[in-house]
Amino acid sequence: MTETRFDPSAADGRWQRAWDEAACFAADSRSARPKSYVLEMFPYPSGRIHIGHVRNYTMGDVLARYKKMRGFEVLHPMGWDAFGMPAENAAMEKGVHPGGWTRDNIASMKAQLKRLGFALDWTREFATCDPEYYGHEQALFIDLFEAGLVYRKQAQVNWDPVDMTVLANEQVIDGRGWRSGAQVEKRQLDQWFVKLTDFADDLLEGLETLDKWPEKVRLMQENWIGKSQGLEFSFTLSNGDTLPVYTTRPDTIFGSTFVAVAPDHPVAQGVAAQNCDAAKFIEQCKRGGTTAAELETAEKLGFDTGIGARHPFTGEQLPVFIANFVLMDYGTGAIMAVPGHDQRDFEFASKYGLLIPRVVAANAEEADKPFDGEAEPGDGVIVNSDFLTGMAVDEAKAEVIARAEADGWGKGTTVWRLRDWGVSRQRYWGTPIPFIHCETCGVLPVPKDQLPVELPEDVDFSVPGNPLLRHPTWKHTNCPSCGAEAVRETDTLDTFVNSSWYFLRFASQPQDKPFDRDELAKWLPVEQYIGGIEHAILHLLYARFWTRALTQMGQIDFAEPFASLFTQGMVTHETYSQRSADGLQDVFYMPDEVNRASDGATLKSDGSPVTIGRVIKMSKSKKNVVDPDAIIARYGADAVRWFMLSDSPPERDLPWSEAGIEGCWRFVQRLWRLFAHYDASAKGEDKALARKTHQTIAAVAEDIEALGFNKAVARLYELTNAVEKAQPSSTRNEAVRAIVQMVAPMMPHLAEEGWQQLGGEGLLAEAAWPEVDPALLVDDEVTIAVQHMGKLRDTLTAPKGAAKEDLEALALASEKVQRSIDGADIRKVIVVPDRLVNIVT
RNA sequence: GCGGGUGUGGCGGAAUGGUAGACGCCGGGGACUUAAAAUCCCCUGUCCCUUGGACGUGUGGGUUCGAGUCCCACCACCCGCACCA
Repeated sequence: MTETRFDPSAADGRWQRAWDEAACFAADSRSARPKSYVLEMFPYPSGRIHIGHVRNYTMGDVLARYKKMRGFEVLHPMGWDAFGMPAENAAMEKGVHPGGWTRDNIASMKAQLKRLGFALDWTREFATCDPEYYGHEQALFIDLFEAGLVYRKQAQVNWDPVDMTVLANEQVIDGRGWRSGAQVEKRQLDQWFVKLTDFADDLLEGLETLDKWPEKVRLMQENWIGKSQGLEFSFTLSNGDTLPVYTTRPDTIFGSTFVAVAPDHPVAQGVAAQNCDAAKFIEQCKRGGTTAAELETAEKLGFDTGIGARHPFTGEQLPVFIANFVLMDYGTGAIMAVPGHDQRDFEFASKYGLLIPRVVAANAEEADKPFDGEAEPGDGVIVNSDFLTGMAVDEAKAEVIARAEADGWGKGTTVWRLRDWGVSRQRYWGTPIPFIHCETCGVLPVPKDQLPVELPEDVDFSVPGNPLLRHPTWKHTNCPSCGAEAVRETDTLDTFVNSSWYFLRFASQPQDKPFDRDELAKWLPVEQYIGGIEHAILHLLYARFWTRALTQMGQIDFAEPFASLFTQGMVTHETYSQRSADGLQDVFYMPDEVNRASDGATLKSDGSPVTIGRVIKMSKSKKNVVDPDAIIARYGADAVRWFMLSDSPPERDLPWSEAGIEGCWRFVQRLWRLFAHYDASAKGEDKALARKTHQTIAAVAEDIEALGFNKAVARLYELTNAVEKAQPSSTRNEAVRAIVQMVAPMMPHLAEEGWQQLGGEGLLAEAAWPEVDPALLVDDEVTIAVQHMGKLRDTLTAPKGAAKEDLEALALASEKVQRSIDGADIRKVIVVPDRLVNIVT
């Protein structure tokens, strides 16, 4: 017979059409089957998918297809996080409309995703820029407003002068806009805020229930919420003012030797107004670096204001400093400094020659032990502290708070790092905030029957700033209350609002409301959510908030949207560069501009040697990117999918390599030949292969459910190797059928071809996972390791479940073991049934 | 600086306290071929002269009959960060 090859360029499209025609992946809310909601973070339609998307969606797809094979009704939707700045940037740069640009991008990315054969329910597809979607979002925003969870305030905001927009605190990185990189300015503007802090405790406590989230992500959220408990009290200053401070260590109050305020604290500003040295010092503080690492290594600096602060217990006058290490926006912007038990205070006191008394010690005997060059922030017993002496730290904290409250000069306080979520954006391409400003009636929500408030199509991007503000007619309307002329809100919502509830709309999309409560109850929570670690805090926290808010308003019945979260690693690639002619910089080359051999690389154009750099995240600037389309065109969807699953554990980075994808391609063809040579008439049994097959089925299922795709892949290689070595038999045929079924979630096109070849009925996409025979999961013979003093000396074969005495006798009979023992006295023999025998002499 | 993570062949990585290196890639040898591609077979941690043995999971200790795995101390790299009082 002529040797044929699997031709993905023909097969991929054929099966994709077959799945479409059979509507295999449309989720049915009325199905009686158990449900499974598998979701990958929806993409921003930048125009091209990148290899990271391919990895993300392949993982979700394997899970979705597998769950379907296991009898679940699977919801696996896809849509587009379609609002945001790149569309406006494109509008400005290329003179295209953001909407048109976005729609074009969606069309091309959708085609790319289709070519990968993902089992997606495209009937539920939507883009967040669809007026239908953002209209419902406007209704929800109004609901939140009416529930008291949305408010306006004059606030100092981070103004990005390049993007002409306001940024959330979380979106300012090192004083620069997280997207534009421009130096952020401070401005006062009327802003819309969502009361994230109302749910601070709830969001924190909820983390404990998320036992299927990565520990790392829970910790990041916990730190972000930043709950701390302590004492807030006021010092009476020598100039007659009072200075509120916050401390988490009221137990160390007797160890406080100075007070420090932030450079932008009113007290500091007051001093600076009269003292130009103080003003200069404050200016100097502002020039310092702002990153954590810079601040950590920066020298602690202070300015003595000459003001005294009266210690609430001792009555002593403590000097008040302006200090560069105190932050205005945390607590009260002022601290009682305890140099003995806080490292920053210690460094500061050491520099300025202030006293460093000990008030906490390991035990009472060490009450006057000198410090060893650093503060001791730890636990212990209170010393040198009047009525607190002898108490444990926690006891002393409670005692000081109790006394402060009884005497009325302070109170126990919980301080949160978490702030409310500023959602206003002075930008066109977003959800219009559905409010109307009336001179007499104030700020009113747009009546719901007038939603959606749609974006105007005719907008001008030739100048920066918000086109909605400049539009000649759009903002002019009438007050819904008094009917007088009024103006629309021209701010739009942060795109994180769009992604805070899209997973609900996927599950239920009635026309007249955002979602149907009963239908949501069927699908939610998302059983498996998969995405990048970069969304560990913001998106996931906002989405958690949003579902809680909806629960509080009685619209849904669950608090946590994502039962299980998985954060996948990045796809990386080595870099190729040459030194530029002037020797000053590196010139990078794309992987397809380079010939990569095992011992080096050369440039295709002129054969000159190329430096192979480290394996790092794919980025345009380093040109170490591969184009999914080119790879799919060359190797087909299945080889690419297989590569995405092979070798590297999914939570780790995956190094892309040409050799690796070649290996996947060879395996695709190996399987194809296995299927092509299938002989249905083969007879006979092969007990060992039957065991191997059933053990593999059980193990692969376990691996997929734990998202251990690399291990599932390895097991499938093993079984394939065993099958290829086996003689024809009905057992072998059973193994081949099992392979077809097992690779179906991973390489669905090839698997369909194989299924057809083997005479399977209907589409494999609709078929079941192979059954496991539990009797075949255990071997009847086992290999026993024989050790002498813990070192392997021999192995022997014994029946499964053999008696300890028999194993011991067998082990001692081994010539190799006897040689090793060499006549020494046997003190002990350890026998682990079915595993090993260890002889101790 | 703090928090988290990771260290296993040339590379990606497997190993409920029980035969370290499964599986894949790279590499070497061979078969087939006029030749190549494709495919198939064998070898492939290091060292020693072999049968065979010694060493070997970042480093140093410890627990154990037995440690990649558990404990203590350290080192390196990666990621995150907010000097959080």
